Amino acid sequence: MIINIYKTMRYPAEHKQQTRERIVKAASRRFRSRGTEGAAIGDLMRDLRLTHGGFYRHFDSKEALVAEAFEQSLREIADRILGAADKLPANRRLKGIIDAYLDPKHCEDVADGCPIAALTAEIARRPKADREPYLRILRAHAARVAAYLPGATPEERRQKAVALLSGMAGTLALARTLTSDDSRRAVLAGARDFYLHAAQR
Amino acid sequence: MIINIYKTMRYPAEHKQQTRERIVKAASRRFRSRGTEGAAIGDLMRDLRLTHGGFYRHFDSKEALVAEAFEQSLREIADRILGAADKLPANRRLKGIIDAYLDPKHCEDVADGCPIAALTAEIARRPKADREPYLRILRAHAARVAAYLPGATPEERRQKAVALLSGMAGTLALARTLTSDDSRRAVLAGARDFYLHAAQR
DNA sequence: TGTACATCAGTGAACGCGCGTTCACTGATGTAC
DNA sequence: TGTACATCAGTGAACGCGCGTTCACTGATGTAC
Repeated sequence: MIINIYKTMRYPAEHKQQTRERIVKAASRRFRSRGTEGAAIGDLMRDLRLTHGGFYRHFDSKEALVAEAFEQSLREIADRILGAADKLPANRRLKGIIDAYLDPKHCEDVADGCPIAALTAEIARRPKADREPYLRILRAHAARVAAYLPGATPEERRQKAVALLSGMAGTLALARTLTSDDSRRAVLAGARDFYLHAAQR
Repeated sequence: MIINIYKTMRYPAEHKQQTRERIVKAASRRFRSRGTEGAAIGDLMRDLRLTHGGFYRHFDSKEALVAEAFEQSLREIADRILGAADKLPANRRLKGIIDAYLDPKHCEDVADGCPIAALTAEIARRPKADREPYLRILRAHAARVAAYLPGATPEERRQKAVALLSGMAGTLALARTLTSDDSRRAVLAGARDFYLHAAQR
């Protein structure tokens, strides 16, 4: 259906914007599951029934796409997890966030999971200037998470949020190296307990 | 000096073993600082004043080298940090480990730092069979760290060790994305406090 | 209203480059005789 | 003791492949006249 539209009518209004969004969405999944180096522009575009050349009508470079995909996927998972927490009574929200993040489902769904767990080490290797966009995104995310944490000062809550979210991301990444479901579940369960007590203090 | 020896005498006793060790050592540094995909065999061998073809006299594949380099670098940093902790009074050892791991120096020295922080996400993307060697290494490492942690049962200590080491690795990786020394220091300081209280419980 | 034209999303060949791995070869070695 | 030879660490060209990016081109569109 969609393909037919593209074949018969070349650019309906908003067509370009839609293509761009399709690229970002598909890219954010590929980057998380294969790493940014392991995900090729050509493969990505082919999945969308497009050719690689057209990519550069939408983005200046692959790196620009990586940054945008990172931002979108982090916002998406934060919306999902914090949104669900917001529906809980206030005193259960923090536990809800930690349990959802360290859930075996999240561990399994790399492509739809947290981009921090999947991509932080790669991003750290980029030149300083290229890292700036990610810092802005991470700062905003940390501020968002900080609102759910106890602490005497905003700065204390923010520091705790950074430790919590980066720590859980590290544990999730390690759990993903494990080959048996049992050991994954055990590691995730132990970590849920660990982080809940650490964050509540 | 060393180069002259190689030019005039082709294979003194133990020569091959020495070359192999030089490859592993140089590779473990390159993999940690550039990622395993970003570190090429050719560049690695050139740094050692060798040519790329000779590599396959020592290793079956690049992947075999990655596993060995990972193991060696993890053992090395554990020796360093746990070894220093062993010289402290028993009640200060855990703090010593956490402070050393989350030290700004460790954050800066990626090439000589913890391979978990640098390579976990990449390893998680490998096929299951290829991940087995890493699991053995990680299990041994977790058991080693567990000895420094409080906990009612060995299993509880082991789970806490996994949460602690994977969590600190995640925080270290995230700190490495930061571009200002001040924010790195602040994040690391906050995390030292966070993990010390979490681990001591 | 009808026609010429500029626009631009998308195409696909091509460029330049780098990578892991293979392989025929080199030449100093230790060993068999 | 001296000589022929198998060994094998290391060499460097070559193979096959994949990648990010560029660019001349296509063809439906909306617009200027």
